[in-house]
Amino acid sequence: MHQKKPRQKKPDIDRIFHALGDLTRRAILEQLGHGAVSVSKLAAPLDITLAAVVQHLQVLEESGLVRTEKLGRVRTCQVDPIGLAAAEGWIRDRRTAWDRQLDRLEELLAEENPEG
Amino acid sequence: MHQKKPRQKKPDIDRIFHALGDLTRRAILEQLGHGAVSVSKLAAPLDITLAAVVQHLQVLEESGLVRTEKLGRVRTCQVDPIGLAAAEGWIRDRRTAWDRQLDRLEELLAEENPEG
DNA sequence: AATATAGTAAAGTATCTGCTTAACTAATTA
DNA sequence: TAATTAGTTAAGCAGATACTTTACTATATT
Repeated sequence: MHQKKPRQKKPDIDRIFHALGDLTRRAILEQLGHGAVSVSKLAAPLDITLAAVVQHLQVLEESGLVRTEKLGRVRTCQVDPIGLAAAEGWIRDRRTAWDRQLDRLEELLAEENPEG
Repeated sequence: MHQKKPRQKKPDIDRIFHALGDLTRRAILEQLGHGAVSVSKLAAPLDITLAAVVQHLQVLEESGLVRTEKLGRVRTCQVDPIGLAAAEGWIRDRRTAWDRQLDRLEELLAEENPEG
């Protein structure tokens, strides 16, 4: 009774940020934002080989940022928002930590200097 | 009259995500979330050389994620939230693109299948 | 059946990255 | 002033990374 769902693939922050660290992979994610597409349509505007695109897709899929499915001979790719949400969450946590820090500083200043 | 402020360093998405792609650099950012610290305090828990930490800090500073200032012989480091906000924004854009896509899909399904 | 299309897999390679060591400068402290 | 502390810089290196080419499989089209 320690796990409600057999989570399909828990987002791995390390792999996610590593995947996001590459310009081409981010370009792929941007394209996928407009809708699910096949591997070769993904490759068309990218100025690298199909083989290279497939390698990037492997990284993206292993990180959980993208899900793909093969029907017949065409593999269709789409963004998995869970992964993106995880990355966004990590950053937001850092930002709120920074905000808390700022608040604390303001408190200290207010204590030291009670009336402007 | 085409620029209000001489922006000190416009956030560069490419450098930012590259910087975030490294585990050690993210650990540095997490530590900086608790407050501004010196280079050697930053290095203490990191199990790598001071020199290596300095190199990571260079990457973080060039990306705009961190700002540092040297007073006497000690350099103090702190998060620059602008950079983090830029990264968070990029991700949010991708997610909302995905959401729009999902909405469009729901509309299509609703049209094809008007009443359950 | 022959050809074209969509993708995969493996091997090789040039470049990038994260790290170390070592030698150095500048600011404290004893 | 001598020793310590905090950080910097450069050189070098092992392993990772983003590609390429080539050869291949499976599905679709003619």
